[in-house]
Amino acid sequence: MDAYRNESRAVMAIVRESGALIEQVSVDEAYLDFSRQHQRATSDESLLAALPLARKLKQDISAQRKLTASIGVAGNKFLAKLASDFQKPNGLTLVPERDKVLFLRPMPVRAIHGVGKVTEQVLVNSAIRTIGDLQDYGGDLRALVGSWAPALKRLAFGEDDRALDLGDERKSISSENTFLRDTADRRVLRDCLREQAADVAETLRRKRLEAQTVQVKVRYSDFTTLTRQITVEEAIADANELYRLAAHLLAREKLVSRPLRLLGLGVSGLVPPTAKQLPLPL
DNA sequence: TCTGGGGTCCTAGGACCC
DNA sequence: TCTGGGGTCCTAGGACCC
Repeated sequence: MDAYRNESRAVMAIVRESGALIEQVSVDEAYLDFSRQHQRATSDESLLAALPLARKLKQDISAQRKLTASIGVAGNKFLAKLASDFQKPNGLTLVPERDKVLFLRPMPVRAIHGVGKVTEQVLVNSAIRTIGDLQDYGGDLRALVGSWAPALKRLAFGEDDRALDLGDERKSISSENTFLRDTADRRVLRDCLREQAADVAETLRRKRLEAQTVQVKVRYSDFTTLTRQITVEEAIADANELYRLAAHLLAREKLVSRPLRLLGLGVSGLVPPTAKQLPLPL
C-alpha cells in the first residue's frame, strides 16, 4: 500500500519536471497544461506541439520507474481524460479540435465523467445510449438531468472550459471501518471510534487544519447508511474532542439501535488553526 | 459482485432572520 | 399575529469518482 504511494510520488516528481501546470487528481492520474509553453497559431498546432513532450514523459517514466503510462492529448480536461482512456495500458492518443465531435460520437454516455449508473439509466430510458445520441437529442434534457443539462450538452460536443485545479485544498477528512461481523458491542465501537478520531486528528495535524463540523456514519446489515453531523463554533483538531463529539452524536441519535456493519468518523468545514487569542493582561 | 475506503458535489428541507 | 418573501446556514442523503 505504502509502496504504491511512494511509486506515485516518484512518478509525479517526473511529471513535475516537465514544467507543465499540474493538477493531480488521484494517486495515478494528473492533468498537465502545456498551453503556456506552446502557444501556436491554432489550437490543433498547439496540441501537435505537445506530442513530443508526451512521448518524452512516457519514456522517462518507463526508464526511471519501469512503469507504463497512458496519455491523452486534447484541448480540455474532458477530452484529455477520454483520450487517455482510449488505449488503456501504455497509450498515447491525440484528439484534435476538429475531430472531437466525431471522436465522441460512438462512446457510451457512461464514458462521461459524472454519468454513473443512475444517470446512465435515466438517459437510456430516453434512448440516449451514446454521446452521439446526446449530441442529436432534441428533447428537453433538463427534464432528465436537471441543472446539469446545459453543461452535459456541451460536454457531448467536447466543450469543457474547466480550469486546472491547482490547489490541493481538502474539503473533508474521514476514517471508517467495516466490521467482519456486525456489532453493537459498546466496547468494540468505542475503541473503533477512538482509533478513527486519532486517525483524523493526525491527518488534521499534518495538514495544519482544524474542523468545524464532525460527522458520524453508520451502516446496518441491510446496507442502510445514516450520517449525523454537528457544527461547533470553535474549530477543533484534538482526537479526544473529535471522539467526544462523535460519541455524543451516536448517543443522541440512538444510532446503535441495531448492530453496525460500518462505523465512520469524518470532519469538514476545514479551516487553518485559529490563532488562539490569549487574554491580554491588563 | 449482498457491497472497502476516502473523497467531492448537489439537492432539498428546516431553522432562523429581517 | 398563522402570515409574504427572500437570504443564509445547517443537516441529511444520494450520485459519483478513484
